[in-house]
Amino acid sequence: MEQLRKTLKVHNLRTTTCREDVLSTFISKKNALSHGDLEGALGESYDRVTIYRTLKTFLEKGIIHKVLDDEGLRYALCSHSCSEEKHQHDHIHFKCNTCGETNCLENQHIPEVQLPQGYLPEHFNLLIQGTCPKCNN
Amino acid sequence: MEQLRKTLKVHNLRTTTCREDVLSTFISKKNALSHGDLEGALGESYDRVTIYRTLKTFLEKGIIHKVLDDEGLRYALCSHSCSEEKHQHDHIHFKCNTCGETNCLENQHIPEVQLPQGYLPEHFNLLIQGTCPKCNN
DNA sequence: AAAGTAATGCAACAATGTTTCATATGCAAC
DNA sequence: GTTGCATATGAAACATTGTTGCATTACTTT
Repeated sequence: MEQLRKTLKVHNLRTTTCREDVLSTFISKKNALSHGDLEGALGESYDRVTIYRTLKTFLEKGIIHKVLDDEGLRYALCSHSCSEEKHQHDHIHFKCNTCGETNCLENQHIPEVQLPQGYLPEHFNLLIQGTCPKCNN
Repeated sequence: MEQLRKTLKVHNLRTTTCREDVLSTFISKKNALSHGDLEGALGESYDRVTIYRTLKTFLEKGIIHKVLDDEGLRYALCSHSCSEEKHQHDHIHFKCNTCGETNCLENQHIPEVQLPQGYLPEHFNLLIQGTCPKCNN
């Protein structure tokens, strides 16, 4: 609760119930969420547009990052505090084709890649699809 | 020309002008294309729905594969003939933030990744964003 | 408490993707 | 070549997703 407000304040964002709710949804759900997921989780509490804008703001401020998915965009919390200036995301995303959840594997880093001459890499996004431990019984 | 028909026939698809045009657009453009890109390239020749269905069919038959992108889905030709049964895509996709093009780096393979216990990886999709040789002058 | 700034809700719109069904087309068999 | 069948297409309608402008509301600073 108090932690949420602190996170918002650190990123120079006003405390509003929508932002608190969106942020706490990310924290409690743990996995990557699409705009639709949030709309479902928050019910009729907020206008669709407000949720879109909240996501956009959080993205810009470095509170969440994009997670590429084969059926649309999702978002997940940044763990190591990212800032407006620099984002650091070199971890792997895993999508389970059984339960459909996509999660950040914070401790699994994307390995070094050798690119041909002339390519200047800046951001990396690795999605691995398969079966997660929960569904792999 | 004849090659297009052969490709379609190999995958048990009827030869239609739409399929020929979509396929030849992929071949000539070389980079990954979104549905909108194709709609733009093909003009008013075909109904939007038909292009959607063509993409879906090509995906299922293993003629093209999905390319994850931070602003939506794109598609690119499968180089090593994939089939309906098995797809093999372990190459890297590179998106240039200057010209906006996304390309398959067919020769750059995604390195081995060590996943925690219980994860069963099946498909890999690595998108690297940055500057491509053409824009990096 | 007042003023200024930022966030929200609403409406309208734009873009993207899907479904149904009648029609047209490709293809194989004759 | 013609016929018949299976499949692909176009059109309309709809569903979903994302964006923009503007008036109202709510936070913040003084």
